[in-house]
Amino acid sequence: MLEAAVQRGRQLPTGVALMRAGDPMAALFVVRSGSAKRYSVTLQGAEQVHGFVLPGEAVGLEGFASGRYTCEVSALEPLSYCRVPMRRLEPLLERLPGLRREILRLLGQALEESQRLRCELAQIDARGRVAHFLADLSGRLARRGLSPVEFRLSMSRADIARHLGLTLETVSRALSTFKREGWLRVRARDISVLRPDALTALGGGLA
Amino acid sequence: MLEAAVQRGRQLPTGVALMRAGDPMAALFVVRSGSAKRYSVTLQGAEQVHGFVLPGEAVGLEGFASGRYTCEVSALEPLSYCRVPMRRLEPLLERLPGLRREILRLLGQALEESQRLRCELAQIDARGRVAHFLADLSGRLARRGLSPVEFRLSMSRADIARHLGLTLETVSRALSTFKREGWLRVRARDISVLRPDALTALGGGLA
DNA sequence: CGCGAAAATTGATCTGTGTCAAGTCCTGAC
DNA sequence: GTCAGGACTTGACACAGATCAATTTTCGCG
Repeated sequence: MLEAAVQRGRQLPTGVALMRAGDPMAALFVVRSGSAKRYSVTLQGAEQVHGFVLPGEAVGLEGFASGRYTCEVSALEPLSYCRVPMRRLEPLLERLPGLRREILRLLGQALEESQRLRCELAQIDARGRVAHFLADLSGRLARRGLSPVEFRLSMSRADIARHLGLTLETVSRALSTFKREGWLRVRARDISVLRPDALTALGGGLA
Repeated sequence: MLEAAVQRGRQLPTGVALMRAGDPMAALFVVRSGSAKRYSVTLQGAEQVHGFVLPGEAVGLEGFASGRYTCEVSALEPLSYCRVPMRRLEPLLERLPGLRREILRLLGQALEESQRLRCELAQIDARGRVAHFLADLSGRLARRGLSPVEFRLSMSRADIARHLGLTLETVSRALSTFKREGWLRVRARDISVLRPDALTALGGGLA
């Protein structure tokens, strides 16, 4: 029954927006493959990167606040995704207690995640933040059965920097340091983690 | 019918915990008067302050993620609050679409808020963060009909610092600067905002 | 394959904030 | 009222990271 509410197999080319800030929240999305950037643009035109969406992750939950999306989400590489229209979802929430619990769980998780991230990033230095970012990415990839030690960054250094509250130079320097320390291999956007323990140690005790 | 599910008129003295990290999520809470600090303690024993709870605000929503609370909440001053046991709330979610939407809205709002805060804090300097903090507090007090220009901080400088990712010295210096600039009066924990426009300007375009 | 533009690296310098260290001001208890 | 201990302020200094600038690398495209 939930199946019937899901529109599968949608595609989006690189750079195109999945949603725009201010749009009415017509649907929830789940990314199936590819990745996306969640961001918003300040009045002064600066881009604030909220985070990145990986396969298996949901997008659009903040829309529950006001019925409108509050940030832009655009594809960093060709994206395939599912779409769950709110019109179909809402009636199901009445009949399926399990689905209700699942949606609440997703929201709670996103909330907890966001708060944890904020506190962690606020307390650690630049190298720690970059390590934390890599550790987080690695863990999320692993959850989807992808390699946690060999992966390709779909986002630019500038995106990473804006996400972590650093400059792109500092991100670059952190990566170079890790490389020099011998536990990370970096070639452009290809990353190899040679010693995962070093990553988690620096990342500030990420699970 | 929702009324019957709410336990009203509960009290808590200063310093006592409303919930502990790891406790099963037995209830949601809504603060009626007083204020509280939301925080967690790292493995190294450092305290990370997630935020502060003011009258009219809900606590415990992150519990939806796993069925357990994920942070400590303790009273900064004598607290009165309502308690909504999950046992009573869950059956109501089935029958009351309005309540369902309200809970989703609350969660969405908390999520959006948390993400916005993280991005804003990551990009601005120490004085901006302190101004932002005051502007946020001021706005939330105003929403409850309290004065947005004259209020008393219930939290210490150290709490504010840990919340903003600064040191207490830097918070203190920022407040002193504002005082010297003539648009804020600070006497210990009593705050008077003489020029609210200066606050919002520095705070980074807070609504 | 090679060109050009964008992305990333690396270096030099400067500034904001953390750190350490006195000191002063509150506040609550007696 | 006064005393003690914690909270807060202020100052001096060091250093991480921002900024500015110059290359180098990567990658899409003809």
